[in-house]
Amino acid sequence: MNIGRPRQFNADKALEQATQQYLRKGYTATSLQNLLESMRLSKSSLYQSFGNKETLFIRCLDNYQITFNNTLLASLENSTSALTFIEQLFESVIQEANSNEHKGCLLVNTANELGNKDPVITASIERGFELARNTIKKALAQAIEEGDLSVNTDLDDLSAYLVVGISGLRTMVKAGADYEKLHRVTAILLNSLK
Amino acid sequence: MNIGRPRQFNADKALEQATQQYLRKGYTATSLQNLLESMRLSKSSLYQSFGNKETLFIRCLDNYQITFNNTLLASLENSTSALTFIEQLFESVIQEANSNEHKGCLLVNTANELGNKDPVITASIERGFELARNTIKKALAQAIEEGDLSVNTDLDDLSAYLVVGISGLRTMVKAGADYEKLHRVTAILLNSLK
DNA sequence: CACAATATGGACCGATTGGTTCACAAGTGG
DNA sequence: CCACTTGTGAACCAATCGGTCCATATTGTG
Repeated sequence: MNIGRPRQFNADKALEQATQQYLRKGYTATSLQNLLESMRLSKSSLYQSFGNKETLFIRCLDNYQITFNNTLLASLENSTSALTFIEQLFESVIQEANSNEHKGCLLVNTANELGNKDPVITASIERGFELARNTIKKALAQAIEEGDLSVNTDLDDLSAYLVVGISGLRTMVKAGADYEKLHRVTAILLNSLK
Repeated sequence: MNIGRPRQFNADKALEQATQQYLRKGYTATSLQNLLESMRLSKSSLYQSFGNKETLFIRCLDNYQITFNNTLLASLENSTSALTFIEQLFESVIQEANSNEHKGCLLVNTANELGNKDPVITASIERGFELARNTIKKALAQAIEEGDLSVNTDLDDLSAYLVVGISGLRTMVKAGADYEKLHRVTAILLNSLK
């Protein structure tokens, strides 16, 4: 039984490049041409390995959620405290208002572009937000344990509240709001954590 | 001096239809064909009256902001109190989680789709958010006058905070979040108003 | 009625869209 | 070295994209 010619490109790297492209331009505005250039693939390789534009996007989306959440978890682990993790999370979001090339979040972008249109994608987004929210919830519980936080609000709701806050901030970054303003808003948002 | 043949269609109605279309599918995903069908115009009429797809969109966007803000102002005027106006505003946003065909907000949608790409559009979005924020700020000031609210937070920041909250909620509606959950988040959000 | 100004529909444009197919290159196992 | 499997690039496809143009209708004014 022969195995055949092995793949010449790194599928993970290619997927990562595609994700960056979708992140920059969104799903619809990203053309196959854009993808081929950023992934450095031929059209037939892309279709053979990833199906088509839509299935490739779904793979990117699923992959992004896991990677993103792992980053969050690692960041939580490395933080001096769970509360500072949350503060830094918000800070990193609004810092993009200073950068001229902000990356944004594929989850938030996709929710706004394709949410409640395709059921498969909507379900995937829902899972992604749940994943992130759970990590934030974990951080909240940890912050309580660490004595930095004492709330009488349900942590499911409070974590959902923080996710809403982050999403809203991301929208305002794209709307051109400046850092200072968003910083003050963040202060109000995090004021509920006590 | 002759006047010539008068316009056969209602430009305002056509603009409204175009806005609805852009609202449904976003700027990029909306094709000229989509616009012609919803506006019930011929291609030449559209180009003669509205320039092209982009200038038409900008007119829709500008028009939307004003109309939207006027609706807010009227709603504030008709409310029993400024605080209930704010509560009802949030309620109307998350109610869209129940409707299977939610309209969404062209401002939020456009910020997420085109924000920080085209400077003209970004500037327009920024103005639109400022317009809405100012109305909310006005409501906050009125609520204080009415004795329903006593905050030591700057009203510029507090109104911006509410705009962030609404934007975040809109994203979560599109992400498939259910009404009950968003309702509890809204409670936390509005908890800062006291 | 004639003229001027505008509205309108359809033909037409090149470019690009996502997608398929195929011949050939290239690597692997026997 | 051969056969088999797979990767790859180019050619090709119909459909659609946004956009232009023009001949023809249609209207108001003098």
